[in-house]
Amino acid sequence: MNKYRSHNCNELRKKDIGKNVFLSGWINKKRDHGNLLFIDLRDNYGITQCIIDKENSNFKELEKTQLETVIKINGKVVDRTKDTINKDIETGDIEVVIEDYFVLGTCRELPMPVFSDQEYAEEIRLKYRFLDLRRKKIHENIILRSKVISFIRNEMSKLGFLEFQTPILTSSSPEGARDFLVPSRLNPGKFYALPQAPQQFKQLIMVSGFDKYFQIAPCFRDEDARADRSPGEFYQLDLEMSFVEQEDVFDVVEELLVNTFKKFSNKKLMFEKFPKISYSDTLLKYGTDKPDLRNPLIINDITEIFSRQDITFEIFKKLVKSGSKVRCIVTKNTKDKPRSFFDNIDKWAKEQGASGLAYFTIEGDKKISAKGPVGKFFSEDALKEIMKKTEAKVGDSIFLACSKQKELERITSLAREKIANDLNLIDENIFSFCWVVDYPMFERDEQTNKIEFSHNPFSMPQGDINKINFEKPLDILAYQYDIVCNGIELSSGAIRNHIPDLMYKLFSIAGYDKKQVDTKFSGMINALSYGAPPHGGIAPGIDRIVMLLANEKNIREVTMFPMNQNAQDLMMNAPSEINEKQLKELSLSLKLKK
RNA sequence: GGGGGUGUAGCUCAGUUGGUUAGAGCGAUCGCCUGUCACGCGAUAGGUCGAGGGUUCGAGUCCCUUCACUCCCGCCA
Repeated sequence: MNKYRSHNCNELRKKDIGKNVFLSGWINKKRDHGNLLFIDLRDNYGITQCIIDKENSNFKELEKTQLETVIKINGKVVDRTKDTINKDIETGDIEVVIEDYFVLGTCRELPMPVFSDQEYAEEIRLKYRFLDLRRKKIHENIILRSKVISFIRNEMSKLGFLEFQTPILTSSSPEGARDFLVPSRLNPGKFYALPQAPQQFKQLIMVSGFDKYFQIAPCFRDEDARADRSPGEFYQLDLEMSFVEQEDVFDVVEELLVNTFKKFSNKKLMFEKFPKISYSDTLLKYGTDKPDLRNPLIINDITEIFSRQDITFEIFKKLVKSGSKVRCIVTKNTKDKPRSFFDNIDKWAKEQGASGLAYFTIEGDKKISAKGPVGKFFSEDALKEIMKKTEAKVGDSIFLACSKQKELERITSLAREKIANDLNLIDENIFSFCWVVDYPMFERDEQTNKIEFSHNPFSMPQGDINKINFEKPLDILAYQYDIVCNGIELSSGAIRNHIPDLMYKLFSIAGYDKKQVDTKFSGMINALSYGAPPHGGIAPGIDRIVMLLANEKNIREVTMFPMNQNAQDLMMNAPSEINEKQLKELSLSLKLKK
């Protein structure tokens, strides 16, 4: 029999009344009535109320024991009278009368309370993460994470995927994010890099003939943090399949995500077959490549209408002539909204660095007119054309922004979110997945004016590879895709380019000659020339999936031991200085910036 | 690298127009209390108001600098 407990703290029920038991756990809470003391004993599984009175010789000592001390108690399970039953805990029908107790782990005065629903500064939570993790909500988040990962592993196995580990010490890749580097002792002056993703390895696994691979893979990127982005490391469900087209990857991922989200959340799925939106469409209709489809508002481009003579909105017309565009958002049946509703949005837009959002409301039975500060600039015919183009009706309002395309996308995307929130149009009880597809292979860097890969240089260009027009590289689309859920980018993937000649050609467009490709991607390009199967895959972010399922806005709420924004682990004191001997072994010397 | 927010007791926070000895709840310590489940009641201790400088007769409060945390932009194939 176990030395510490006969039952856990969520096990005892009415049927156990009369049993002598022993329990171990943390003192979650004490309620001291002077001659009668209640102790809520907590472990991973739950809480059991234990009770002792002054007749017991242990009473005085136990009364003084600190919260969060780990104790073992011996006692008898007894019934509770009807009026003292606690429905909030699963063991609430019974309690344990303490006969004897032992301290297993003492506890100093706590730097932060464990039993409390209050929010605390993250600094203290991260420093005492082991205390923070005892707290109910985050404890449950971490358990959820574990269960989600187990479930995914199981599903992937059922789908015929094999799990493989890939190296953590690998080589630095020239593309992509900043690498974490590890100096090599045996190869002075040379460095390993931690993998930003097992991208090349998983392709090599396909070339090696394993057909379907997955891994819950740690990924390391030395980039700045965000609320939904841990500094340093995160996990992806990395997967890759041979002899597949885009649709085959979609089928697997849709089945997996639908099953996972149905199992771990009560929220509804807006689509079980995820809609596909092209990259160019999503930028136009939603202003972003991660659209939140719960939001019904859609952006329309009405630039052309501004060339009409009967629109006298000269500021916009002038901007349009110099290359700006006009886009608008229609809000349904907002004619009775107070002036302040519109002005607040305009004011908000100015705070976001835009020149503001013009607006008007469409009115009239027979004669259509526009009410609002800029309404007078639009003739009836012009309004009718706008209504036709945007499907706006009488009683709807239209918010207009005018600017150069990139800035316009930014502000309309933000405005779409802001207006939807103000009008309460977003259903928080829905998960809305979609695919963003047809990414361009290349894009032009605005600063350098150079042609660059827009996403992954290993992606396969679309269409008949013998008919690709390399003269117009910006028109080449790739079999490159993202999954977005509720406006959060969950993953991106691609059908890979497994044809070496085509790869050299594409790299040459981005300014890499054959020799450079051979050096920088030697493993890959070499492997592809020895019989590579067509293959493709994707890598959904585990942390973000759990974040959505746990209904958290911050990735640290689903990460057991996260670093802070400055990429420091306040509990372990990482990163830390190393001593001279270590530096010497690695042939390193420090040259710190002042 | 840039912009916003926050920083007052161990924790969560209040602190008015610059004005006496900086407060509350939780926690800690001590005392009272035998049916609570956020138990209740009373008392005590606990403060470099993030740090430095300035304005002022007087600064938690105003100004400047700086640090920490956080959110965002850049960055993240």
